[in-house]
Amino acid sequence: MSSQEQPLSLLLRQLEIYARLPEEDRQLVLDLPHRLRRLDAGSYLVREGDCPTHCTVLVSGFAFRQKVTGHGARQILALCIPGDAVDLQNMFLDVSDHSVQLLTQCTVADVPRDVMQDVVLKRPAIGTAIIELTLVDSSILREWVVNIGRRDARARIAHILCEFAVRLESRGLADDKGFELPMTQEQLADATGLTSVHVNRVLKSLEADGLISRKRRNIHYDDWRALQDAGDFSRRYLHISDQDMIRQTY
Amino acid sequence: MSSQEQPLSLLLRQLEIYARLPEEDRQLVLDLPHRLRRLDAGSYLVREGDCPTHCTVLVSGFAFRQKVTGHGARQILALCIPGDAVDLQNMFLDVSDHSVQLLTQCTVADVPRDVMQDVVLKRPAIGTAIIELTLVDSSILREWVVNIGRRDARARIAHILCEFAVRLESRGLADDKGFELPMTQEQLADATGLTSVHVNRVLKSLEADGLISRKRRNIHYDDWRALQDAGDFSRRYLHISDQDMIRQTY
DNA sequence: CGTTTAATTGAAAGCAGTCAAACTATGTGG
DNA sequence: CCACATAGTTTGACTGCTTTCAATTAAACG
Repeated sequence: MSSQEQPLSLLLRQLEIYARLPEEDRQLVLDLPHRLRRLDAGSYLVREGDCPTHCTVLVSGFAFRQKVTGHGARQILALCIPGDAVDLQNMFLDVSDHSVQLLTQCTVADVPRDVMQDVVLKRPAIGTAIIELTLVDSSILREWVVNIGRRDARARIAHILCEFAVRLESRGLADDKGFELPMTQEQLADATGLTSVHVNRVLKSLEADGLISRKRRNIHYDDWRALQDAGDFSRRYLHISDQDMIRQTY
Repeated sequence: MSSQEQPLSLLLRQLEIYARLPEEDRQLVLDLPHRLRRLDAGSYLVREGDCPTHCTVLVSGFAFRQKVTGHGARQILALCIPGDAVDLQNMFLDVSDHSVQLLTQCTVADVPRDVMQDVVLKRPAIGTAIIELTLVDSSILREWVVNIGRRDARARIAHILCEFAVRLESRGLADDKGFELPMTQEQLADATGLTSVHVNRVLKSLEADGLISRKRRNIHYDDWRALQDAGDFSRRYLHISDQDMIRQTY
């Protein structure tokens, strides 16, 4: 596994989607001092209110950002996939305004906060790339607001499936025409502002209509075009250029 | 008006909420080269797909970010108030993923994109402050996702009223215990994922319950505590420290 | 295997949406 | 100054998407 020899290689790959780095900077990213940890599903990487001293990078496995309302309802705010730097936000803001929890067992790399801050401020190419990374995160968040605020249940589910597929693909992590969705229907519900019962019904309906097929949590697109249409999905907001998509199916 | 003599003074004020700047940097911000424009309500500052060459700062007046779905539904993503730098996102990403439209007549200052980029990368104190600004924008966006995804209509409206009040207050723009809400009920609906009809009913209900009173678009809090409770609102996510709030009513 | 967690299904209820009309405020031009 | 136009607000009746509640089935896990 290249991610074992080079734990930060997927982070580098993500950075280079937004800006080519000089060889020197590439090496600097790969050589960032870090400590590797192996954590179980359900572990928290950050909790709302924390003042983290490290910037954690997902080496393998999946996670999500979340907030909980005063009435105990949970809203999932983003999905984190391998190569994501989980708390860039916390590098510059002292107190975390949301939690990050693991969806699956994960390997993570903790980079000291001050090292990361230094690199951002002193290496313009890396700094620019990291700023762009956080801006793309914002763009994704904006699309989530649109998804939850202005699309019906069917479109919301179709949309999030499309988004996840394209993001995985851009990092070379997607199977051919399908992927394992690492979340329960309840988590999917919390990500889309629905209930798990209704998510179930929508998934079955998408399946009945021949857009997807499912075996456990494995999603297969039977009709990618139709799924995109159903989800009103266009990958423009992900700011991924064509040449960064390995296959052109998406 | 100080904002006429010093068009960028509110931007500076906002930056200093997140980091004290050395005197030299303070002056540099105020002296950023810019061109002032006066624009009517409804004008676009940016359109989805644009490649802006300037970073626009709101000197006076209000605006909002928006996206439109394939079915023509509009979702408002954020409210911009005087002192906000409207397209920090576009300083580092080439194509805008959303539009910005004026809510009221506005005075705006256009700062050339490369000047802004330079300042961010070469003045660590300003760069840090601007990064923090965009991170706070993200935090607000996350709270919007929670608001729309997991709160009922009454709480959504109460919450957005609270948010707007506190943000105005932090910039010294709030009246005592009230403010003019510069948007129609339809726009309020597009910001909260509701319909204008339902927004109207909720506003009337909040008024009937003695939480607010209204004269045209002027909102007065009759019971700030109760409004916060109704909206499940806590200003933690705005990352504004206590000393930056002029009054402690909030 | 028994236990637990997740997925599935059905029936009933409710919050918010849709449709349509009336009302209010504001502005315009004759 | 008034008739008319326009934009936004308000109200009522009805509909429907999604939730809620509850029970069953299936899968995962020691």
